[in-house]
Amino acid sequence: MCQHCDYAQILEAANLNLTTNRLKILEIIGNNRSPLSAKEIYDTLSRNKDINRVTVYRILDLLVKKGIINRLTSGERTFHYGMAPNKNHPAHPHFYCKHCGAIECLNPEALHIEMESLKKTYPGVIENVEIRVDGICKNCLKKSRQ
Amino acid sequence: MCQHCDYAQILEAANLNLTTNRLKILEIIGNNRSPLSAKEIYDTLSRNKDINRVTVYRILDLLVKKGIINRLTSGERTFHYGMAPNKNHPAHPHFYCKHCGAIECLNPEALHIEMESLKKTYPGVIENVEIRVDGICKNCLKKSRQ
DNA sequence: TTTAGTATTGCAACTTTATTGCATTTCTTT
DNA sequence: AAAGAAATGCAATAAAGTTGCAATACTAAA
Ligand SMILES: [Mn+2]
Ligand SMILES: [Mn+2]
Ligand SMILES: [Zn+2]
Ligand SMILES: [Zn+2]
Repeated sequence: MCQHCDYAQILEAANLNLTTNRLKILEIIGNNRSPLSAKEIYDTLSRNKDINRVTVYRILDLLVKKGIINRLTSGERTFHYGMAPNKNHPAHPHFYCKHCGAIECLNPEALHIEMESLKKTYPGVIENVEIRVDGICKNCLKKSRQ
Repeated sequence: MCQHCDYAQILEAANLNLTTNRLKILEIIGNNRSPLSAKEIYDTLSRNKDINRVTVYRILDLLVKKGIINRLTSGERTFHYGMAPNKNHPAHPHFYCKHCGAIECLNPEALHIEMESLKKTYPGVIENVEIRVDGICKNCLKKSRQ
Protein backbone atom coordinates (compact mmCIF):
# COMPACT_ATOMS: atom_id res chain seq x y z
CA MET A 1 0.00 0.00 0.00
CA CYS A 2 1.65 3.17 -1.14
CA GLN A 3 0.74 6.25 0.88
CA HIS A 4 2.79 8.62 -1.20
CA CYS A 5 1.56 8.34 -4.75
CA ASP A 6 -1.19 10.51 -6.14
CA TYR A 7 -2.22 8.26 -8.98
CA ALA A 8 -4.65 10.70 -10.52
CA GLN A 9 -1.90 13.25 -10.64
CA ILE A 10 0.48 10.76 -12.20
CA LEU A 11 -1.99 10.13 -15.02
CA GLU A 12 -2.57 13.82 -15.47
CA ALA A 13 1.14 14.54 -15.60
CA ALA A 14 1.42 12.02 -18.41
CA ASN A 15 -1.30 13.79 -20.38
CA LEU A 16 -3.70 10.91 -20.03
CA ASN A 17 -7.40 11.45 -19.54
CA LEU A 18 -8.43 10.28 -16.13
CA THR A 19 -10.67 7.25 -16.63
CA THR A 20 -11.95 4.96 -13.93
CA ASN A 21 -10.24 1.97 -15.48
CA ARG A 22 -6.87 3.65 -15.77
CA LEU A 23 -6.98 4.90 -12.22
CA LYS A 24 -8.13 1.56 -10.81
CA ILE A 25 -5.43 -0.37 -12.64
CA LEU A 26 -2.74 2.04 -11.57
CA GLU A 27 -3.93 1.85 -7.97
CA ILE A 28 -3.98 -1.93 -8.03
CA ILE A 29 -0.42 -2.00 -9.31
CA GLY A 30 0.85 0.76 -7.06
CA ASN A 31 -0.71 -0.61 -3.91
CA ASN A 32 0.46 -4.17 -4.37
CA ARG A 33 3.61 -5.29 -2.66
CA SER A 34 4.82 -7.23 -5.69
CA PRO A 35 4.35 -6.97 -9.44
CA LEU A 36 1.15 -8.46 -10.83
CA SER A 37 0.30 -10.28 -14.05
CA ALA A 38 -2.33 -8.94 -16.43
CA LYS A 39 -4.60 -11.76 -15.36
CA GLU A 40 -4.20 -10.96 -11.69
CA ILE A 41 -5.02 -7.33 -12.39
CA TYR A 42 -7.98 -8.30 -14.51
CA ASP A 43 -9.30 -10.69 -11.85
CA THR A 44 -8.94 -8.09 -9.12
CA LEU A 45 -10.71 -5.49 -11.19
CA SER A 46 -13.44 -7.90 -12.28
CA ARG A 47 -14.49 -8.54 -8.71
CA ASN A 48 -16.04 -5.09 -8.54
CA LYS A 49 -16.57 -4.03 -12.09
CA ASP A 50 -17.41 -5.45 -15.47
CA ILE A 51 -14.40 -4.97 -17.68
CA ASN A 52 -12.96 -6.67 -20.72
CA ARG A 53 -9.51 -8.20 -20.46
CA VAL A 54 -8.48 -6.52 -23.71
CA THR A 55 -9.08 -3.19 -22.04
CA VAL A 56 -6.74 -4.22 -19.26
CA TYR A 57 -4.06 -5.16 -21.75
CA ARG A 58 -4.49 -1.88 -23.56
CA ILE A 59 -4.26 0.21 -20.44
CA LEU A 60 -1.19 -1.71 -19.30
CA ASP A 61 0.47 -1.10 -22.66
CA LEU A 62 -0.38 2.57 -22.41
CA LEU A 63 0.99 2.97 -18.90
CA VAL A 64 4.17 1.15 -19.90
CA LYS A 65 4.58 3.36 -22.96
CA LYS A 66 4.21 6.45 -20.78
CA GLY A 67 6.83 5.12 -18.39
CA ILE A 68 4.42 5.01 -15.45
CA ILE A 69 4.68 1.29 -14.90
CA ASN A 70 7.28 -1.31 -15.81
CA ARG A 71 6.73 -4.58 -17.59
CA LEU A 72 8.85 -7.21 -15.90
CA THR A 73 9.66 -10.71 -17.04
CA SER A 74 9.14 -13.58 -14.68
CA GLY A 75 10.80 -16.92 -15.19
CA GLU A 76 7.60 -17.94 -16.92
CA ARG A 77 5.86 -16.69 -20.04
CA THR A 78 3.82 -14.00 -18.34
CA PHE A 79 4.73 -10.38 -17.87
CA HIS A 80 4.28 -8.72 -14.53
CA TYR A 81 3.64 -5.07 -13.93
CA GLY A 82 4.94 -2.83 -11.17
CA MET A 83 5.44 0.88 -10.67
CA ALA A 84 8.27 2.27 -12.73
CA PRO A 85 11.04 3.73 -10.59
CA ASN A 86 10.10 7.19 -9.37
CA LYS A 87 10.42 9.40 -6.33
CA ASN A 88 8.44 7.01 -4.15
CA HIS A 89 9.48 3.75 -5.80
CA PRO A 90 13.23 3.27 -6.13
CA ALA A 91 14.47 0.74 -8.69
CA HIS A 92 15.07 -2.68 -7.20
CA PRO A 93 15.69 -6.27 -8.19
CA HIS A 94 13.08 -9.03 -8.00
CA PHE A 95 13.08 -12.59 -6.84
CA TYR A 96 11.26 -15.27 -8.78
CA CYS A 97 10.47 -18.57 -7.08
CA LYS A 98 10.80 -21.42 -9.56
CA HIS A 99 8.64 -23.56 -7.36
CA CYS A 100 5.50 -21.50 -6.66
CA GLY A 101 5.95 -18.78 -9.27
CA ALA A 102 5.78 -15.98 -6.72
CA ILE A 103 7.63 -12.78 -7.47
CA GLU A 104 8.84 -10.59 -4.66
CA CYS A 105 10.48 -7.20 -4.62
CA LEU A 106 13.95 -7.18 -3.15
CA ASN A 107 15.45 -4.34 -1.22
CA PRO A 108 16.76 -1.61 -3.52
CA GLU A 109 20.13 -1.97 -1.87
CA ALA A 110 20.18 -5.76 -2.07
CA LEU A 111 22.11 -5.77 -5.32
CA HIS A 112 23.57 -2.42 -6.03
CA ILE A 113 24.80 -2.15 -9.55
CA GLU A 114 27.13 0.37 -11.11
CA MET A 115 25.57 1.45 -14.36
CA GLU A 116 27.52 4.58 -15.13
CA SER A 117 30.51 3.01 -16.83
CA LEU A 118 28.32 0.81 -19.02
CA LYS A 119 26.12 3.75 -19.93
CA LYS A 120 29.19 5.64 -21.01
CA THR A 121 30.78 2.89 -23.04
CA TYR A 122 27.79 1.14 -24.55
CA PRO A 123 27.39 2.20 -28.20
CA GLY A 124 23.57 2.18 -28.08
CA VAL A 125 21.04 3.71 -25.72
CA ILE A 126 20.38 2.12 -22.34
CA GLU A 127 16.89 2.74 -21.06
CA ASN A 128 16.35 0.18 -18.38
CA VAL A 129 17.98 -2.59 -16.41
CA GLU A 130 16.14 -5.57 -15.05
CA ILE A 131 17.70 -7.78 -12.43
CA ARG A 132 15.92 -11.02 -11.60
CA VAL A 133 17.10 -13.44 -8.97
CA ASP A 134 15.72 -16.95 -9.41
CA GLY A 135 15.50 -19.74 -6.88
CA ILE A 136 13.29 -21.16 -4.17
CA CYS A 137 11.46 -18.81 -1.87
CA LYS A 138 11.34 -19.03 1.89
CA ASN A 139 7.83 -20.50 1.95
CA CYS A 140 8.55 -23.25 -0.53
CA LEU A 141 11.77 -24.07 1.25
CA LYS A 142 9.92 -24.46 4.52
CA LYS A 143 7.31 -26.73 2.96
CA SER A 144 9.89 -28.92 1.28
CA ARG A 145 11.62 -29.46 4.61
CA GLN A 146 8.55 -30.75 6.37
CA MET B 1 32.36 -20.20 -32.15
CA CYS B 2 33.58 -21.78 -28.97
CA GLN B 3 36.89 -23.59 -29.33
CA HIS B 4 37.01 -24.79 -25.80
CA CYS B 5 33.87 -26.79 -25.19
CA ASP B 6 33.69 -30.51 -25.78
CA TYR B 7 29.95 -30.75 -26.19
CA ALA B 8 29.86 -34.54 -26.35
CA GLN B 9 31.73 -34.65 -23.09
CA ILE B 10 29.34 -32.14 -21.52
CA LEU B 11 26.39 -34.37 -22.38
CA GLU B 12 28.19 -37.42 -21.12
CA ALA B 13 29.08 -35.72 -17.86
CA ALA B 14 25.39 -34.99 -17.34
CA ASN B 15 24.53 -38.66 -17.83
CA LEU B 16 22.70 -37.99 -21.06
CA ASN B 17 22.86 -40.41 -23.94
CA LEU B 18 24.65 -38.84 -26.83
CA THR B 19 22.08 -38.34 -29.58
CA THR B 20 22.61 -36.45 -32.79
CA ASN B 21 19.82 -34.02 -31.96
CA ARG B 22 21.14 -33.21 -28.49
CA LEU B 23 24.65 -32.70 -29.74
CA LYS B 24 23.55 -30.56 -32.68
CA ILE B 25 21.37 -28.35 -30.52
CA LEU B 26 24.06 -27.90 -27.93
CA GLU B 27 26.58 -27.04 -30.63
CA ILE B 28 24.24 -24.51 -32.19
CA ILE B 29 23.73 -22.82 -28.83
CA GLY B 30 27.35 -23.01 -27.77
CA ASN B 31 28.76 -21.73 -31.03
CA ASN B 32 26.41 -18.80 -31.38
CA ARG B 33 27.54 -15.42 -30.20
CA SER B 34 24.19 -14.61 -28.62
CA PRO B 35 21.34 -16.62 -27.11
CA LEU B 36 18.88 -18.12 -29.57
CA SER B 37 15.14 -18.72 -29.48
CA ALA B 38 13.70 -22.21 -29.86
CA LYS B 39 12.49 -21.22 -33.30
CA GLU B 40 15.92 -20.02 -34.38
CA ILE B 41 17.43 -23.27 -33.18
CA TYR B 42 14.73 -25.28 -34.90
CA ASP B 43 15.19 -23.38 -38.15
CA THR B 44 18.94 -23.80 -38.08
CA LEU B 45 18.63 -27.50 -37.41
CA SER B 46 15.91 -27.95 -40.03
CA ARG B 47 18.15 -26.71 -42.78
CA ASN B 48 20.15 -29.93 -42.66
CA LYS B 49 17.91 -32.43 -40.95
CA ASP B 50 14.28 -33.35 -40.60
CA ILE B 51 13.31 -32.76 -37.02
CA ASN B 52 10.12 -31.98 -35.17
CA ARG B 53 9.96 -28.74 -33.25
CA VAL B 54 8.57 -30.56 -30.21
CA THR B 55 11.79 -32.51 -30.09
CA VAL B 56 13.68 -29.25 -30.02
CA TYR B 57 11.59 -27.97 -27.12
CA ARG B 58 12.07 -31.21 -25.25
CA ILE B 59 15.81 -31.23 -25.68
CA LEU B 60 16.01 -27.59 -24.62
CA ASP B 61 14.02 -28.37 -21.48
CA LEU B 62 16.29 -31.29 -20.75
CA LEU B 63 19.49 -29.29 -21.18
CA VAL B 64 18.08 -26.53 -18.98
CA LYS B 65 17.09 -29.02 -16.31
CA LYS B 66 20.60 -30.46 -16.35
CA GLY B 67 22.07 -27.01 -15.98
CA ILE B 68 23.93 -27.19 -19.28
CA ILE B 69 22.14 -24.28 -20.89
CA ASN B 70 20.25 -21.30 -19.49
CA ARG B 71 16.79 -20.14 -20.44
CA LEU B 72 16.85 -16.38 -20.67
CA THR B 73 13.96 -13.98 -20.93
CA SER B 74 13.98 -11.38 -23.63
CA GLY B 75 11.83 -8.31 -23.48
CA GLU B 76 9.37 -10.29 -25.55
CA ARG B 77 7.45 -13.49 -24.90
CA THR B 78 10.10 -15.82 -26.24
CA PHE B 79 12.75 -17.56 -24.25
CA HIS B 80 16.29 -17.57 -25.49
CA TYR B 81 18.90 -20.19 -24.78
CA GLY B 82 22.59 -19.78 -24.13
CA MET B 83 25.32 -21.80 -22.47
CA ALA B 84 24.99 -21.87 -18.73
CA PRO B 85 27.96 -20.32 -16.96
CA ASN B 86 30.85 -22.75 -16.85
CA LYS B 87 34.61 -22.81 -17.12
CA ASN B 88 34.57 -21.48 -20.66
CA HIS B 89 31.47 -19.32 -20.41
CA PRO B 90 31.48 -16.83 -17.55
CA ALA B 91 28.14 -15.41 -16.42
CA HIS B 92 27.32 -12.11 -18.06
CA PRO B 93 24.46 -9.69 -18.60
CA HIS B 94 22.56 -9.33 -21.85
CA PHE B 95 21.30 -6.42 -23.85
CA TYR B 96 17.89 -6.49 -25.45
CA CYS B 97 17.08 -4.03 -28.21
CA LYS B 98 13.48 -2.89 -27.95
CA HIS B 99 13.57 -1.85 -31.56
CA CYS B 100 14.87 -4.86 -33.48
CA GLY B 101 14.56 -7.52 -30.78
CA ALA B 102 18.21 -8.50 -30.98
CA ILE B 103 19.86 -9.86 -27.89
CA GLU B 104 23.56 -9.48 -27.37
CA CYS B 105 25.90 -10.78 -24.72
CA LEU B 106 27.60 -8.07 -22.71
CA ASN B 107 31.06 -8.32 -21.28
CA PRO B 108 31.12 -10.33 -18.05
CA GLU B 109 32.72 -7.35 -16.36
CA ALA B 110 30.26 -4.82 -17.78
CA LEU B 111 28.02 -4.98 -14.74
CA HIS B 112 29.75 -6.71 -11.92
CA ILE B 113 27.37 -7.56 -9.15
CA GLU B 114 28.06 -8.50 -5.57
CA MET B 115 25.91 -11.50 -4.79
CA GLU B 116 27.52 -12.76 -1.62
CA SER B 117 25.70 -10.58 0.88
CA LEU B 118 22.31 -11.30 -0.68
CA LYS B 119 23.06 -15.01 -0.79
CA LYS B 120 23.84 -14.89 2.91
CA THR B 121 20.84 -12.87 3.98
CA TYR B 122 18.12 -14.11 1.65
CA PRO B 123 15.86 -16.56 3.48
CA GLY B 124 15.35 -18.81 0.42
CA VAL B 125 17.72 -20.43 -2.03
CA ILE B 126 19.30 -18.36 -4.79
CA GLU B 127 20.12 -20.37 -7.87
CA ASN B 128 20.58 -17.85 -10.60
CA VAL B 129 20.68 -14.16 -11.40
CA GLU B 130 19.64 -12.71 -14.70
CA ILE B 131 20.58 -9.18 -15.65
CA ARG B 132 18.97 -7.72 -18.74
CA VAL B 133 19.74 -4.28 -20.07
CA ASP B 134 17.07 -2.89 -22.37
CA GLY B 135 17.33 -0.09 -24.87
CA ILE B 136 18.22 0.65 -28.46
CA CYS B 137 21.15 -1.13 -30.02
CA LYS B 138 23.93 0.48 -31.98
CA ASN B 139 22.54 -0.61 -35.35
CA CYS B 140 19.04 0.68 -34.73
CA LEU B 141 20.44 3.93 -33.42
CA LYS B 142 22.48 4.39 -36.56
CA LYS B 143 19.48 3.70 -38.79
CA SER B 144 17.23 6.09 -36.89
CA ARG B 145 19.77 8.87 -37.37
CA GLN B 146 19.89 8.55 -41.13
C1' DT C 1 -28.53 21.83 -25.70
C1' DT C 2 -27.43 19.51 -29.89
C1' DT C 3 -23.94 17.75 -32.72
C1' DA C 4 -19.72 16.32 -34.54
C1' DG C 5 -15.48 14.53 -33.56
C1' DT C 6 -12.43 11.89 -30.60
C1' DA C 7 -11.28 8.64 -27.13
C1' DT C 8 -12.34 4.48 -24.85
C1' DT C 9 -14.22 0.00 -24.48
C1' DG C 10 -16.17 -4.58 -25.87
C1' DC C 11 -16.27 -8.60 -28.60
C1' DA C 12 -14.72 -12.15 -31.62
C1' DA C 13 -11.19 -13.89 -34.06
C1' DC C 14 -6.43 -14.59 -34.43
C1' DT C 15 -1.34 -15.19 -33.43
C1' DT C 16 2.57 -16.80 -31.15
C1' DT C 17 4.93 -19.76 -28.24
C1' DA C 18 5.06 -23.65 -25.68
C1' DT C 19 3.06 -28.12 -23.71
C1' DT C 20 0.66 -32.66 -23.52
C1' DG C 21 -0.88 -37.35 -24.72
C1' DC C 22 -0.15 -41.00 -27.19
C1' DA C 23 1.61 -43.73 -30.98
C1' DT C 24 5.80 -44.99 -33.44
C1' DT C 25 10.51 -45.55 -34.01
C1' DT C 26 15.10 -46.17 -32.47
C1' DC C 27 18.45 -47.53 -29.30
C1' DT C 28 20.50 -50.41 -25.62
C1' DT C 29 21.19 -54.48 -23.17
C1' DT C 30 20.76 -58.94 -22.42
C1' DA D 1 16.97 -61.79 -31.67
C1' DA D 2 13.90 -60.02 -28.12
C1' DA D 3 12.50 -57.12 -24.48
C1' DG D 4 12.55 -52.94 -22.35
C1' DA D 5 13.73 -48.18 -22.23
C1' DA D 6 14.61 -43.90 -24.45
C1' DA D 7 13.79 -40.70 -28.04
C1' DT D 8 10.97 -38.79 -31.57
C1' DG D 9 6.83 -37.45 -34.34
C1' DC D 10 2.22 -35.87 -34.83
C1' DA D 11 -2.06 -33.81 -33.60
C1' DA D 12 -4.39 -31.50 -30.33
C1' DT D 13 -4.40 -28.23 -26.63
C1' DA D 14 -3.14 -24.37 -23.62
C1' DA D 15 -1.79 -19.79 -22.17
C1' DA D 16 -0.93 -15.14 -22.97
C1' DG D 17 -1.30 -11.44 -25.66
C1' DT D 18 -2.85 -8.86 -30.08
C1' DT D 19 -5.82 -7.10 -33.86
C1' DG D 20 -9.83 -5.30 -36.43
C1' DC D 21 -13.84 -3.37 -36.15
C1' DA D 22 -18.18 -2.02 -34.11
C1' DA D 23 -20.42 0.20 -30.22
C1' DT D 24 -20.40 3.37 -26.51
C1' DA D 25 -18.92 7.27 -23.89
C1' DC D 26 -16.80 11.50 -23.49
C1' DT D 27 -15.44 16.39 -24.99
C1' DA D 28 -15.77 20.58 -26.98
C1' DA D 29 -17.59 23.51 -30.54
C1' DA D 30 -21.71 25.54 -32.58
MN1 LIG E 1 9.05 -4.49 -7.34
MN1 LIG F 1 25.18 -14.59 -23.40
ZN1 LIG G 1 7.90 -20.31 -3.70
ZN1 LIG H 1 18.26 -3.04 -32.52
